[in-house]
Amino acid sequence: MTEFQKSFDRKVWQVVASIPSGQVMGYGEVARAAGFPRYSRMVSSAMSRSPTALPWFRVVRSNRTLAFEAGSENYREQAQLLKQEGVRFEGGKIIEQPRSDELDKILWGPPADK
DNA sequence: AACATGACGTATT
DNA sequence: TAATACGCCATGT
Repeated sequence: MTEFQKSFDRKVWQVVASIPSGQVMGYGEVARAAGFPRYSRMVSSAMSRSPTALPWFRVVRSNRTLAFEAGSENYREQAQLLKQEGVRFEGGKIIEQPRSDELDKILWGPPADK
């Protein structure tokens, strides 16, 4: 483990842990919220190292599909966990649902304007 | 140093 | 809408 990974993972996990139940974030969104824009691929690495207690299943692709191979064991587990908290699917894609204000804050931070 | 890899994202066809 | 091409960037070899 490099020092970079340790600090990066820490920030990323912190963001993921704050995603409200029933809501999802994209890898790129998590990266940006953690202060590392363009690090979507690094987020996936951090997820593979994430502690099981983390709601890792709330992180999905930007196109609202799951990142695992369709039909794989991991895919089914993630889909089940999400459905379990009310996330709806249609043809392998998560049905768009309104983002909570809470999630918006995670993404953009407290409103700096106005 | 060079190349492959990955739970990705965006632009272009 | 779907498939491809590129861009991205730390890591492992």
